[in-house]
Amino acid sequence: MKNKQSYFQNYVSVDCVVLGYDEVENRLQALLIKQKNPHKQNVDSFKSQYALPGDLIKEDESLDDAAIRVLNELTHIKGLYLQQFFTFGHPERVADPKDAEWLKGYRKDPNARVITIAYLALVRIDHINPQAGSFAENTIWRSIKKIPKLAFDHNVILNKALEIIKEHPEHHIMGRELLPPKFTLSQLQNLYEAMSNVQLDKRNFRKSIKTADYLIPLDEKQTGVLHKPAQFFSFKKAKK
Amino acid sequence: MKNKQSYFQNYVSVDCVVLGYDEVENRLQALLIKQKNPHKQNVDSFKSQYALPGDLIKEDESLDDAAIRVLNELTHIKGLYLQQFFTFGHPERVADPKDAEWLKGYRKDPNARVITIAYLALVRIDHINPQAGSFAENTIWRSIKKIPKLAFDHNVILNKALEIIKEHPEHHIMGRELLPPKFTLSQLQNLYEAMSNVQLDKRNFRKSIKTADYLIPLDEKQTGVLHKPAQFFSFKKAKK
DNA sequence: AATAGTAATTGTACAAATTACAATAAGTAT
DNA sequence: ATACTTATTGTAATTTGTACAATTACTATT
Repeated sequence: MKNKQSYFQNYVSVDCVVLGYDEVENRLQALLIKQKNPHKQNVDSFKSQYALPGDLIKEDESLDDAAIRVLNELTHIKGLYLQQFFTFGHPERVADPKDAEWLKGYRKDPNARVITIAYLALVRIDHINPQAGSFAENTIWRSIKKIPKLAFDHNVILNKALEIIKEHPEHHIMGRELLPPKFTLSQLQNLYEAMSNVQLDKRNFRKSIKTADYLIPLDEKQTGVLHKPAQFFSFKKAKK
Repeated sequence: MKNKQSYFQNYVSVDCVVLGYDEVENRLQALLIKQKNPHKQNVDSFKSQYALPGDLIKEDESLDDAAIRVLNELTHIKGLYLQQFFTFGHPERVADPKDAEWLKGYRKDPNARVITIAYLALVRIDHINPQAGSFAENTIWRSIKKIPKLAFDHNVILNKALEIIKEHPEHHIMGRELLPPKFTLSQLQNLYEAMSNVQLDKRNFRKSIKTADYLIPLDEKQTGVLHKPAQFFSFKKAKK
């Protein structure tokens, strides 16, 4: 076996950035899990951290399938459109002392490097109902403007995801069901603003999205509102 | 170790899409390696294939460092700006029978799944001088319009890279030294056209790149050409 | 019935960018 | 002086982007 390479093997994980759009508050929230204490008795030294839902992949599943499975195991969420956006593989990315105890509790090789493929999903926050599972003690939504210190390099991962949607909100809106099937132009504008973190002029926003051509105006109005009722619109179906 | 996960480990590689801009022919070429026969005696059954330069990563190097090292080992190229663009991890991506023999020759676990992080670099083709090394029998440049059948899923990887530069040629031109330090506007236009595969109008191209603001006009002209000599330009240094 | 409150809807003037299109200029070679 | 080659430049029409405020349609209150 002289000419055969004896490179080592790696732990590979997926991490999911799930961003929930909260229409009422007009903000994006990130779905986080709280790490479960791995010790049977309470061990005071264990400090639970918040983290992105993520775990090691299995042998016979694709990366996309792994992301779906892992998210489901930790949060019982199903049916999201998860899209790979970057891979993080720094040798020290899980070597911070703050993460050592959790790793000791849950991993055979707590000191091993882990390479992670990060996934992104966007969803209406009232459309899913996360329920903690596996090593998630519980799940929480946190506004993207108030993200706490997370386990591992998960703050870096989350920030990269936020940069990506900020650059091209329109790519991440179409076909993602971030709004009800029938929505007003103000709802759509609010969504754009939450994703890009930029305020837009009403008139100019309406002009521009009407020249782009994804909307179908409906013969329906709001009812029971304390002001002029807005017209409803829906998205055209993507072609493909 | 009851509550500890016993997930398997993975082979992880990097693959490099190196695109060389050939100014004379005005085309992009991809750098490929020809796989070396792993057998000491010639074995007729071994069919060498072309492949992207790529190999397994090592334990203590970052993914970016691995890409640099692997490219160097296989082609002796140094100093390229390699950028991660996608990770390919389908369980069957190295399971095609056409690849079995090479894997048997070079890998301890020829049947093992390999997850690969793909990198992209753009370079002037006359700026580097690839020299085969390691398991590369030799290296060749092939026009991106005439790519042969490659090993593994490397055609898919290469196509994904081409899509990416096509979408935003301008992102991949600045600071990449794809032109000589002093170049004419026709040279720059040719480069854009080769990257986007679209023909542009001279007057409009010049107008648009002058409103964008990366060029410094120089007090220098071509000499010895059979026509009106063109003015030279250079790129402004990126800020950062 | 009149009024107040609220958010929806719409237009215009200006600037900037995009598109389509062809004549002239500055070299070299004969 | 002429022919050849590529570089360079302008203009009109159109589209897109930007800044800015009055009117409309509904509900609730008086």
